[in-house]
Amino acid sequence: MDAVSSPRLTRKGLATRSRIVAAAAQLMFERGVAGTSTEDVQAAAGVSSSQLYHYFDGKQHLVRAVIVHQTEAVLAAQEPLLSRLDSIAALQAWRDLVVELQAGHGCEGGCPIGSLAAELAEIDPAARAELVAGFARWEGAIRDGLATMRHRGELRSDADPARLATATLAGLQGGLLLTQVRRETAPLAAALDMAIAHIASFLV
Amino acid sequence: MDAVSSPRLTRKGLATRSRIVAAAAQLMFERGVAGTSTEDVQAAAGVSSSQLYHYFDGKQHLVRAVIVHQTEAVLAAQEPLLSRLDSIAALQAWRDLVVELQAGHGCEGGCPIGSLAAELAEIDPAARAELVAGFARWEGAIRDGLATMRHRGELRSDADPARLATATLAGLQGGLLLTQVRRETAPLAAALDMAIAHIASFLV
DNA sequence: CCGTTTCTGGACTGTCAACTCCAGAAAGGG
DNA sequence: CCCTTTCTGGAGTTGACAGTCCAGAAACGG
Repeated sequence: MDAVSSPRLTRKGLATRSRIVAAAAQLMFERGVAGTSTEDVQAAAGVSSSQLYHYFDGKQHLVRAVIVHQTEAVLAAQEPLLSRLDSIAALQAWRDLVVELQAGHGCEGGCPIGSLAAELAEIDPAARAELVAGFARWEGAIRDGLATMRHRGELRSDADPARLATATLAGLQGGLLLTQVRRETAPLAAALDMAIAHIASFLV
Repeated sequence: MDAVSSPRLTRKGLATRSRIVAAAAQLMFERGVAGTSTEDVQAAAGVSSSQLYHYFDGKQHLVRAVIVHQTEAVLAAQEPLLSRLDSIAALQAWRDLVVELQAGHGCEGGCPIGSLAAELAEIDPAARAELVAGFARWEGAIRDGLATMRHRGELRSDADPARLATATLAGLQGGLLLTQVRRETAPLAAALDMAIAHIASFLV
C-alpha cells in the first residue's frame, strides 16, 4: 500500500528514515510504544524533531513503519530454517533456534511482533491490519513447509497444514509471552514441543 | 503480601476502592494501561483525584490491584469447569467455553491478563511478579486436573502434568492473541484443539 | 552552475496527565 | 455524644510530550 511511499526520497533521506525506524523499533521493543516518546527516538537516532515529522506524519505512522521493520527482522532472524520447515527434523532445528534466541536475551522482550500486537490491537486499527499481515507471513512460512510434507505423502491427508500452522504460531506466541513473563525458556520449549508432537501425530 | 493491606478501611472505603479498581480494570482492558489516564478512571468510578490517591500510592499501585482483580475475574469466569479439568470431555467443554467467551466480545480485547503481561512485563517489575503469580494460578488449575487423570491411571506415567499445563496455557495465550488480532476465533480453537489432542495422545 | 526540491536545526506551543494539598464531611469507637 | 480517624471535593502545580514553524543547508536535475 504505502509503507515507503511518500514523495521521492534522496539517498541520504532514505538513510535518515531508516535510522529513525531502527531506533524507534529498538526503543519500542524495550519499553513499549507508549513508553517511547518521539523525543527518545530523536535522541537515539540523532535527528531533530523536524526530521522525524518530515519522514512520518506522526507517531502512529512511525509505529506502522516499525511494525513492518520488525516483521522483516523477525522473519529474517529465523532464516534459512523458516523457509524449509518441511520435516520433523527441520521443525526441531527451528524450535531450537527460537529457544536459543530467547535465551540469548535473557528471555527479555518477548516477541517483537506479539508485543506490538498486544499493545496496539485495540487502539490502532491501521496497526492491527499491519500486524495481521505480519502474522500471516509468519504463519504462511510454516504452512508452506507442512504443505510440502503433505504433498510428498509424509503427512496424512487429514492433516490441515493451514490449521496446524495457525496452532503452531499460537503456541509460539503464547510460549514467548510466558517465557518473557517468567524469564525462563521452559514455557516456550514446552509449547513448541507440543506443536511438533502434534504435527508428528499426522505422519503416515 | 499487601494487595488490600494499607491502614484499615471503612466499609464505605472498601466499596470506593473496589469501584476504582473495577473501573480501572475495565478501561485498561479496553485501551491498555498507558491509554488509560487516572482522570479517566476517576470519571468512570465517580471519584475525585484525592480519593484515588487516598487508596493507591500512584498509578503503578493501582495497576497492581487491577492485575489481582483481573486474575480473579478471569479464573472465576471459567469456573466451575476450570477446577475439574480431569477428563478429555471436561477439557473440551472448557475449550468450548473459552472460545464462546471470545466470540461473545466479538474477539475484542484478548486475554485481560495476557494483555497486561505484554504491556507491563518489561517496564514494571512488581507488575511482572504479580502476573507470574496470576499465570501460576491458571496453570495450576489445569495441572491439577491432569494430575488427577494421571493419578487415576488415565494418563500414562510419562505424561508430565506440569509441562502439559504450561504448553496448554501457552497455546491458550497465543490463541487469544491471534484471535484478538484477526478478530476470529479460529486461531484460539486451533490452539486449544491442538493442546487437547496432545494431552489425549498420553491416554493409556 | 543554477533553480528547485529535499533535508535539517532548533526554538516554540498547547495540551494533557500524574500527582499534591488542604479544608471540610462522614464514619467509627469508646 | 465527642473525639479521632477515615474519606471526599476540587483547585492547583509540575513536567512531559506530540506536533508546528521557519529559516537555512544540502542535494538533485537539467
